[in-house]
Amino acid sequence: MKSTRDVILDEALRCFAERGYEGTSLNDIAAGVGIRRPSLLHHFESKEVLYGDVFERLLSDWMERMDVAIGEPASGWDKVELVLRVGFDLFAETPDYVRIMRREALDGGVHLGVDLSAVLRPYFDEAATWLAAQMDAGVFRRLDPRHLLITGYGAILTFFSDAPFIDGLIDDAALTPDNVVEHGDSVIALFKAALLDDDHRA
Amino acid sequence: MKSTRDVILDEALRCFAERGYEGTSLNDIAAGVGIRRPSLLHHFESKEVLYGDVFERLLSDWMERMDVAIGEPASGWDKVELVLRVGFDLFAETPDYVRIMRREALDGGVHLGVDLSAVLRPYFDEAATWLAAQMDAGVFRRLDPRHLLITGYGAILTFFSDAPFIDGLIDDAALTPDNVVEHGDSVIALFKAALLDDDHRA
DNA sequence: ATCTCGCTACCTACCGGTAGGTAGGTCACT
DNA sequence: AGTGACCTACCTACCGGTAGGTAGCGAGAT
Repeated sequence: MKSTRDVILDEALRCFAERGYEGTSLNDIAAGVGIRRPSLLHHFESKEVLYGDVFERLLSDWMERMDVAIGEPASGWDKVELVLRVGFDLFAETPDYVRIMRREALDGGVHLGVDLSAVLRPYFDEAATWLAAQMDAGVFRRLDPRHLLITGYGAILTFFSDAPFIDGLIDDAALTPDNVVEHGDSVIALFKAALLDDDHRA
Repeated sequence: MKSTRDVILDEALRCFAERGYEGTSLNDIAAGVGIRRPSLLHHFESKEVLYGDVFERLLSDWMERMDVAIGEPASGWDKVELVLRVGFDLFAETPDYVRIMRREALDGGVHLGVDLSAVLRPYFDEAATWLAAQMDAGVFRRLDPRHLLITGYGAILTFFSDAPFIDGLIDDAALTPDNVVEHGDSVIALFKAALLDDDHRA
């Protein structure tokens, strides 16, 4: 059985993702868990600490999975596709993570002690360097690696973070399993078409 | 000289974009204007109405400008580039609009009387139909038009909405004029590379 | 020319409600 | 007996919104 602490973290993630930091009250979270607010504050010393702990778990989950993907032996386009696929699947599994992450990006990380960009920057720099090398070697079409990464980040994240909005643009719900797969394939096809010249394509 | 009402709308836009609906108090806005909260409520009958009016001004600004761009005589890739460029410039001029829009997309439009997706859906459908026709005619590489549009929306919007976060990933501030131009060129280059076969490219 | 009515824009003082957080007690289990 | 998990009752601060009052102005009437 899950510890109360973990149940609180789960519920807090859900609430913070759904309504944001300011829009979520400790009463909401406590009610979702089935306890009173002071009991919740017995496990986490303040709302800020609770939020920070939620975020810490999120980051460590993500980094662990991305490290695995990055370490896989693959090269050229296969590597890009692998990382995109793992990132996409990761987000698909944890849309609440994505929404809370996006809210934090919007707010510039004011609720966090840690600087989010600083944590992710090493990954960003490594990816940019790798892309540039591949372009130099003629494997990929030449595009600005840093802007490309930012665009890819935006393209993938948005699909999950703005799902309630996208729901209204298409006929199905955005996050049905079928549609998630379709969108993932679509993003990968876009980057494949953009990065590979016709004569490099299978 | 600007009417007090307009000054309030400007300040409210700034605050809502910066800290969200729940994170902004009427006192914050009033203080920014230089009046007291009850005086603000003399001009707008409630916080919700004020927020709705801010959003209404945003939407009509955007739609007016996009209508002009869509009406321009151009075809094929030139049309895509034109619309992307106008959209990008529009967002670059009004990053506060983008951030408040994204917050609304995240929340699923709960603070609004109007359904945001319903307003934008005709544009979305028209664009998807047009893209599909171009692909059928062999002008563009075949990709799923709807997913492509969602990806484009995410790619462009994110750069502006998440600027505080992106600041930390690159060395300059994200929204310097130079960098905005660079990113716009980069997004356009990405879509151009993806949509045009090698033999269609100039 | 002046008085006064009506109106707008602002103010201070206050309302009920809810936020995060604390004090202190109960109870079960070790 | 000690400890951890939970409770009720309470605190202060702040929220959105209202009540009621006032200063200033322009239009009409005298």
